[in-house]
Amino acid sequence: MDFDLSPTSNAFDIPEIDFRAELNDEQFAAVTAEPGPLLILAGAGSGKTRTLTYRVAYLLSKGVRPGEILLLTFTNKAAKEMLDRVEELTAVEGRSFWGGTFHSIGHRLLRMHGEAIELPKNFTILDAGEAETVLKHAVESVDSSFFKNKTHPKPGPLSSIISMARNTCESIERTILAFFPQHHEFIERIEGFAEAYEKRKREQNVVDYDDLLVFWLKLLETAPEVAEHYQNRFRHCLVDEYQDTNVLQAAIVDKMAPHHRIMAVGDDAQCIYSWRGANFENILTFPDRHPGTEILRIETNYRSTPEILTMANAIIQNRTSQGFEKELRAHKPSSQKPFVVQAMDTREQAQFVITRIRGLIDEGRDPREIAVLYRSHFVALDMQMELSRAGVPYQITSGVRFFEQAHIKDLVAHLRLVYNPADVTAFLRIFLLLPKVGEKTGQKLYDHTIAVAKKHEIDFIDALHHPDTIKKAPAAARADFESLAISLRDMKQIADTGSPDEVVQMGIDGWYSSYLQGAYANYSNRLEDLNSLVGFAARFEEMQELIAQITLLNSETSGRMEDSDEAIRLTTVHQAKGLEFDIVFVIGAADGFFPTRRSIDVGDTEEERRLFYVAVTRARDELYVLYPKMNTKGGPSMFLNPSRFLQEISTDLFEPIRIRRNYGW
DNA sequence: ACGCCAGTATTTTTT
DNA sequence: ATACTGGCGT
Repeated sequence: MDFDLSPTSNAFDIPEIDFRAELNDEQFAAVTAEPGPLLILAGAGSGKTRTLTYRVAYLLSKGVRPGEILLLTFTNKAAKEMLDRVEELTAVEGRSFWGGTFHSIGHRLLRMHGEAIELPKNFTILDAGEAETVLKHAVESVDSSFFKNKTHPKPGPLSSIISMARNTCESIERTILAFFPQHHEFIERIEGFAEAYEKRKREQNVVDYDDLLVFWLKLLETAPEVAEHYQNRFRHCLVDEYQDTNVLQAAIVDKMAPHHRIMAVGDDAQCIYSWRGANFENILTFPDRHPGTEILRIETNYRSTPEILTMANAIIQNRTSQGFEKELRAHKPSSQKPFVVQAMDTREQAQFVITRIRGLIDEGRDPREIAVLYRSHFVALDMQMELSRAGVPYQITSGVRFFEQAHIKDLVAHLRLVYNPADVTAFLRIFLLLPKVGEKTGQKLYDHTIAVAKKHEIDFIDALHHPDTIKKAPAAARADFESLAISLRDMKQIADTGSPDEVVQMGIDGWYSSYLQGAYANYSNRLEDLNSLVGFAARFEEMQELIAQITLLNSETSGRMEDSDEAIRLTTVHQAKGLEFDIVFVIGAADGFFPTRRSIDVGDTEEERRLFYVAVTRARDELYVLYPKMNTKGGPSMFLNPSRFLQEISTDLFEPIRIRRNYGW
């Protein structure tokens, strides 16, 4: 036994748990395995989360303290779910653990130890869009006419290239040759852009998402005393969804746990994030990097009917690159086959879903247990329209997200500027709202303000409402400028003494609310959103923490829908990962939509296959896969074929349905 | 040179 | 629904 306890610790006080009785053999073996490198291959629906949660409980029961466990997940939702379930099981509060997404843990460490790599502690985080804007400016500073040429890559693609390079720990050159060969002629220039981009971020004291990981690794590599501290502290490291880690994340895990007490849980068949550098090679090579790895499989599926699993297995067995062999074994009794529904067009597809949903609800099904899944957001558009028209309540967890809405971001920009005056991006975001202030004028105003601050030796925020600054604003903007400057000053004053929610409230009550009123017809809705932000802010003691969480938690969905208990769910397959539903409709399963046109053109649909597999395995009892025969959107109508993933498998595995005009059964 | 407006295109997936 | 473009006005 290697659960050696430090002399001072004693077994953590948790409720008695009968691990043997509450877990099946496979799960039990994983939960109670000796510490050391552990690779748990957990198929869809096999109780992966359950296994991880019980593992944590098991470690606690062996005397490991919560603070000694590091729990890394891929999404915020997974992190929350995990910590909630641990708390439920052990009564140990979720926040006693270091648990969260890679990005949030990286953020936490950098906030604490950033100085070791010359990162000031009040840095702010850019979201993807802002990062792109900063990159765009950086590119223009190097080559002002680069984007004038239509054949040159735009900021979006440039950002993807740089991000991909960083997440795979590869050079720009190799990244472009491997993933973006169409841009090979720009290799040298893009290398220069990447450097300029890094420099600009430093100047503004901001970091992008990738930095949270890159700097984390850098911190471990360049600050041995910090690295050692955490290596000693986290005696157990658990990683969820390991197949979706990229090279950078795998390197971080390896560096955090040189003691090899890592439990990696995953399923190579469910790797669906390779566009972000995820590489399921990581999971395949885990045993090589961690000598003595014990590999355990959990393959009994408690979720789905045998018929659904047979179809899922068939889909994944057609993959070209074999990973770990796997075959899900059904636990449930036999039931009906999945349905494959051909609709004439997307409208008919939506009609079918609605009719069936009504039937299910009449049968007494819980609407929350019904989900409509799709490959891409825009596929859901018709569905949304038809649902609204039919009066079927739905909750959509994709599309415009709460923290991504313009007014939320505007207000957050206020906060960012108050706490980090070097954050030009935040400055521009707000000041471009003023009349007659565009990109150029905005930058000028910023520079003037800096000059005024220097000259009078005052703070940036105070320099904003200095007469010397105000008189530089365009005449049409002057009144607004002054009012905004005063708001920011008030916010800063509160910030010194008050709590984050008070600062947020001050921001809402200031210039911004008058702007909001003029700018948007649905002013009161937006104001409501902002007020709910005050409540959110009250949960934080540190403003830096609040701002960071808003940026990192951008998947939280709009607040208004939350109370609709009776709503069915609409989500992308990506967002449905880790979730399960009694009844699942997969819509838009036509070649060109799922798999996407893009993946077909590139000639690699394997990731799409895994995604399809994820979609199918979300269903417990009933599965409907639908596709429209005709595409009426975007240009001339075109005939569509069913998804190749359906065509490849035996027609015995599903029940084809042709829709009758009255939508009857 | 700069900002504004209106019309047009445009959507993978997430931290 | 939002982002971008091109042309117009200041």
